[in-house]
Amino acid sequence: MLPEGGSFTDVRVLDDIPVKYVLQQIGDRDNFFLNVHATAANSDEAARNLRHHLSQMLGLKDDLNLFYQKFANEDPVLARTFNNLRGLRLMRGPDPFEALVCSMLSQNNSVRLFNRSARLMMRHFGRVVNFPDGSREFLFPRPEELARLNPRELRSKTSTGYRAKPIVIVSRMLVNGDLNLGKLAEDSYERAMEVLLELPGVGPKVADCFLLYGGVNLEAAPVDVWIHRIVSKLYFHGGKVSRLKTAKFLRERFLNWAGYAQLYLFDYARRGKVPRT
DNA sequence: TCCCAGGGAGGAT
DNA sequence: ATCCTCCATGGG
Repeated sequence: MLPEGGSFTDVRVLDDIPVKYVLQQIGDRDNFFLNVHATAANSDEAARNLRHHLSQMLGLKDDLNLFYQKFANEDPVLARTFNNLRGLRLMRGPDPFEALVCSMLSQNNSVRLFNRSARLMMRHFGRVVNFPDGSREFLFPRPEELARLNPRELRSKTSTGYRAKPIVIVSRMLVNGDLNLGKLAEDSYERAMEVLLELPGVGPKVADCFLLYGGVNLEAAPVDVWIHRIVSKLYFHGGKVSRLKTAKFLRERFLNWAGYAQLYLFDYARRGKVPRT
């Protein structure tokens, strides 16, 4: 579910074939389809790759009806958000490394600013790909491309502040083989957390963001100021609960749906209004 | 000028 | 365990 009239555009190399696409929702929430306009050299194979990629990224195989049924009675508080958000899916980041870097950029930062930093990273350090229609696009940098940077160069060119150094360090760990993001998907939530918390610039919130938006683990429930507020209010009568306890509460209560519960409660909190029942 | 933004690290209590 | 303060950067 995209915002009214909104669209999503991305450039990506899938199975060695560069693809540029625009994703657009036609119709309203209750009755819509997705229009995908793609540009690539090998269109047949690219279309196959893109279909698989989008299915994964948009969480098309998440069984939303199961989610709604399970908590309709089990958690009336959460269920109140269903009416307004029915159909909303958790959109995963398109790539694990990109998800990790963007999560690191997000700490104590605004969405607007860290998106800007990510774009600057692409412009300055990402590989360029050319398309049949003559257009040129920048990819998000790979670990190798950030690992060889002086952190101060990354900082000055992308406005990443004190987040630059940890990002370079983590990139180097990936290149050296001291860190393997793919392996984390096979670990339990707790084990993956242990590994991630060892990384510089990665705390509980950033780690949860990576696990969830990186498509690694749906048990992760990132607790920011908004989630902290709304969970304290709805489940603890406004009492004092730490962020760590809040995250643990969400995991234990919603299990493999904790990420989804977070998504729905986040929207509830930010819109600051009670959906009609 | 001050405060905040989808926090983390290091230290003191 | 919980509570401080500082950390770059840009927008309000």
